[in-house]
Amino acid sequence: MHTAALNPTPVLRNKFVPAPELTVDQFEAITGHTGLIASDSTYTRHEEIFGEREPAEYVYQVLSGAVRTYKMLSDGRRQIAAFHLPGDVFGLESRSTHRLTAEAIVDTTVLLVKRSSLEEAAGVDLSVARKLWTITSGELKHAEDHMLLLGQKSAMEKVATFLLEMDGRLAVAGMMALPMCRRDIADYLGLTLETVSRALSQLQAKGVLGLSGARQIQLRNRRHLRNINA
Amino acid sequence: MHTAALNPTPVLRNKFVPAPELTVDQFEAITGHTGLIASDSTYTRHEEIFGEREPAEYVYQVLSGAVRTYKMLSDGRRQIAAFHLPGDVFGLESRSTHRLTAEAIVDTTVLLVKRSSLEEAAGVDLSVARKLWTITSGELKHAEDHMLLLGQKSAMEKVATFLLEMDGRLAVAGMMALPMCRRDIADYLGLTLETVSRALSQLQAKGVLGLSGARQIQLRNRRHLRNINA
DNA sequence: CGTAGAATTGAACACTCTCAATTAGCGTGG
DNA sequence: CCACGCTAATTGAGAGTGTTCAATTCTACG
Repeated sequence: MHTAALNPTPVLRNKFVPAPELTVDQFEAITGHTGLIASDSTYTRHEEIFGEREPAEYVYQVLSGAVRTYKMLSDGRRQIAAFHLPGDVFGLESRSTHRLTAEAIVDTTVLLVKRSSLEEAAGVDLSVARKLWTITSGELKHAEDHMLLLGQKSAMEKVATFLLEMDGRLAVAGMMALPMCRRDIADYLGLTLETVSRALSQLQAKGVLGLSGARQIQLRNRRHLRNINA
Repeated sequence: MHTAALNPTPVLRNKFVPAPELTVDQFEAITGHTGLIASDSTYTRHEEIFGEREPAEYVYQVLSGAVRTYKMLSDGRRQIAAFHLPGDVFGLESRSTHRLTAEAIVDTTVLLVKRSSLEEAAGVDLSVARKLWTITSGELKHAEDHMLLLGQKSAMEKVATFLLEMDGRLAVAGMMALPMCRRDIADYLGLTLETVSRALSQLQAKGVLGLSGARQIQLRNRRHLRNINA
């Protein structure tokens, strides 16, 4: 659970910048108010940003790259709670410690703001307080949808839902470049990587999607994917 | 999706009041500030309190009884996100519509506060705004823990976790009276009711717990239950 | 090119589900 | 108060989805 998160390194090599552009609005989620002190930081592939139970000193926003947040059992089983793509805020806590571990999936740059300064701003500007609540509420909505997936959906339904989610979040010109490996997807969906792979192969065989390498996916029949979900 | 939630009926017959006392602190979660307009309402067993996608007019706090909040797929599969017991707040949304359906599990009385008046209070009193965020954040923490359970744990591990959770929330004198049936437990844990029943039987055979009827459970070996969870 | 990690594919197994029958519990009415 | 009837819960047997283990194949990158 040791981390370099609180000691940002000035490395800068983004080999993987797959995602759509950030809107001004999203940036303002954190920075738009009362000139908060924000700085950039870069993490290399697989580097830990913060660990579970660590004090929550900063709030983060992905600028480029991708981040996974997860919980782990003592024997190594891992549940990824969310993937955070450019524009997404993560690491926001109302209590003083992180409930999840966050790691860069690929080389990633983030914007970070001191939690204390955010709390301060929320004390002055009501819209900041409101924004913090709204962000947490959005995460809760995602978690609730994901519980439905984890508890009730079949393997194929899970994969279909995942594809549609990612399509909505990082499709550029009908193509998406997944930043995460099969094991990440599996740990997000509560499956094994073999099962994920089999589901994708089946969908490709049916012409529902096209694979250009394992990570480049083109959805050819979104309707079919939506129909899979009961 | 029709509901009587917004038209509180003055029925009053609590046949089932199993849970521990409320602390003043918990009540004040909603009522403690600036004399918010709060009223009571009663729901009978299995009555819907609000439905998914309905406008969120009220925020609720359980006074007695128990409530389940859930999402459903079109074919009837249901994922219960949480059980709400006396003292618990539910139905709090930062947006204007409910994301889940809420139903009384047994005859239940709730305290309800208009969302608009809460929003108003949050605009004046910063500690109210903070409290709203904290409540949502607490729900998020629960959801994250539950995703780990749903995605990674075995049937026996799920049941063990459930028993410890309920033990902590509604044990009185080492005994707990579950308000929910096996199917509710199953839909909460992402299992079938038969699997839940089998796990409980196994635990009883091992002397880990004692059943007095299906709903009255005494934990005899909490350590064993904790060890089940990797 | 050559290597190492990532992904695919196959076959056998296991855990949980499904279907079915039985038993227990509880409210209702005779 | 007991008998009845309905729902809930337990238990069993068999089937199926997803896992596990293992062997290739692919691909990204030095």
